[in-house]
Amino acid sequence: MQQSLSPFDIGRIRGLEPARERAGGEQVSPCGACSVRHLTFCAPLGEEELNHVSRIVQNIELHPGDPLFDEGEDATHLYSVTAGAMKVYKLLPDGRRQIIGFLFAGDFLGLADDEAYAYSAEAITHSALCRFPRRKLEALLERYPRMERRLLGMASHELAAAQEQMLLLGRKTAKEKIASFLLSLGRRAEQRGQTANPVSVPMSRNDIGDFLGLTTETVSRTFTQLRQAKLIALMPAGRVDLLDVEALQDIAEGN
Amino acid sequence: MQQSLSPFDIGRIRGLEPARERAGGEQVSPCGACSVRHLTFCAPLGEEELNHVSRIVQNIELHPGDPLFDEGEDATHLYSVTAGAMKVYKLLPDGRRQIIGFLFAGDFLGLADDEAYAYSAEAITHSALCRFPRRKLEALLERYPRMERRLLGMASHELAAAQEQMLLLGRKTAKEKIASFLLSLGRRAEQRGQTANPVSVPMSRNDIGDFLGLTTETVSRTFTQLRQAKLIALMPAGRVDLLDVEALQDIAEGN
DNA sequence: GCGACGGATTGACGTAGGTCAAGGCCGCGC
DNA sequence: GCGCGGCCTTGACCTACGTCAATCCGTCGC
Repeated sequence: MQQSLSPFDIGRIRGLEPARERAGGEQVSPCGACSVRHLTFCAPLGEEELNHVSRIVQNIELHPGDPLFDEGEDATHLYSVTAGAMKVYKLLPDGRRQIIGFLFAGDFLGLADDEAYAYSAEAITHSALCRFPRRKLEALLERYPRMERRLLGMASHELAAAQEQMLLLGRKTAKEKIASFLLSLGRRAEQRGQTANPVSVPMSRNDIGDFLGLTTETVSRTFTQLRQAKLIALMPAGRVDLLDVEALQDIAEGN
Repeated sequence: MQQSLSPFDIGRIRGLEPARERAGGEQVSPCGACSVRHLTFCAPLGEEELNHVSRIVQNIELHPGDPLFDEGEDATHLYSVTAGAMKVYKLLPDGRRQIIGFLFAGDFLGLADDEAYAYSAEAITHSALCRFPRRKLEALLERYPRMERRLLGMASHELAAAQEQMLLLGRKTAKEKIASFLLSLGRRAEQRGQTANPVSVPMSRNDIGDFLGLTTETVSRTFTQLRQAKLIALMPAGRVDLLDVEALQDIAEGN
């Protein structure tokens, strides 16, 4: 029951106040508001580490369309998403946009190899995040190698996903891209303990296009193609029913 | 003068023998054969760490076309390139190929978030590598957090590069892709202390195409376009003279 | 120096997906 | 419950890039 507050409740109560301001001796959720502990980089930590982490974490709440930070800004914080959906993207000067990834509860963002963020981040739905001052977190990493190990694992994971996405962007057809995308959304929902089959697709067609290297129109046309082939069904509230997962997998792999 | 042997000399002498087998009390290059210490993940290490590293490293030499490992293989080793050029790629079942990256001296490969390699690796030119048994390296990481920190930094760097490549693959035109590619090769050559302007392009047109999401023919046509526009000149031995770097940068950014 | 072979170039043509434009649908505010 | 605005869908058309097919050229073996 220490988890009985949703990330939004916590965000609402505390706003941007540091977690430690929430005094009172009661069992504080160890990683600040990270109710999805098992998914964040706090997962493998002991109580001592978690207590330190909870002292530097802040809670943030964002509404659809709210920006979190922009490409090129000083990378002062790392974030971990605890609820909702975010998008991170890069822009070309003329406005062309590539969405680098969609983030859900348990994903983190803000790793920068430089001092500046390499991409912009913005909320798609009502979202909650944990925010870690970079400097303070680095001090903790220094002290708790296990956290660094965990962070390395998460970066490797991100890297593998990015490489898979390069294969998609460079070599797959529109139909293959959409099939891969839907399956991947499903897989990730499953990992978060949500339902994988009527998969929730909270982002716009335009966002999907900018993620897959397509236009809104092509995304839309491809959805109707798949619908007409009875491979998917479009349901209310941005849900998509994957009617024939096997066939979608074949398409996604180019068979 | 402890660096007087080139990576190839060392590879030739030792083949795949573990570095420690090269006995004799003389000053052994600390990171095994990593003559490019400042570029590899050994860079920030002290003598003690380097001695440990040198005890687990092996040296490998590859010839053009030699495979290093294949996607899906058990990820038993990490590698660091000390000379030459490698390519890493992913394949679709029908043979379509996406080259994930080209690697030169100082780059590393083999990070896998899973137990299996997520891509295949193959030599483009005559190349030399350091090879680290994954298990043993992990033990070292445990012991020397600085190495882990360094590895995290390198993974972050790779991640940023991958994200930049997604922007390229998803949103740039053929001309923009080629201009970006040439400039990026130049930048990296510079970082290795090589000449950035007549830039060395050791890979085939086909490889370039599979890296940029284009065909051989489009790569070739785009090169001649840029040549005819006097922005580049094609020189013997796969060198490309960047005649107007500013103009190329404008093209690369989509202006 | 000569011939052969593999990569590079060029041309002619085809097409997947982009562009432009017109509705349609749905949720929200008043 | 009516109108408005944003997204989605669909259609007609276009173009950047792919495909297929000749050469071309540089390198290497002899």
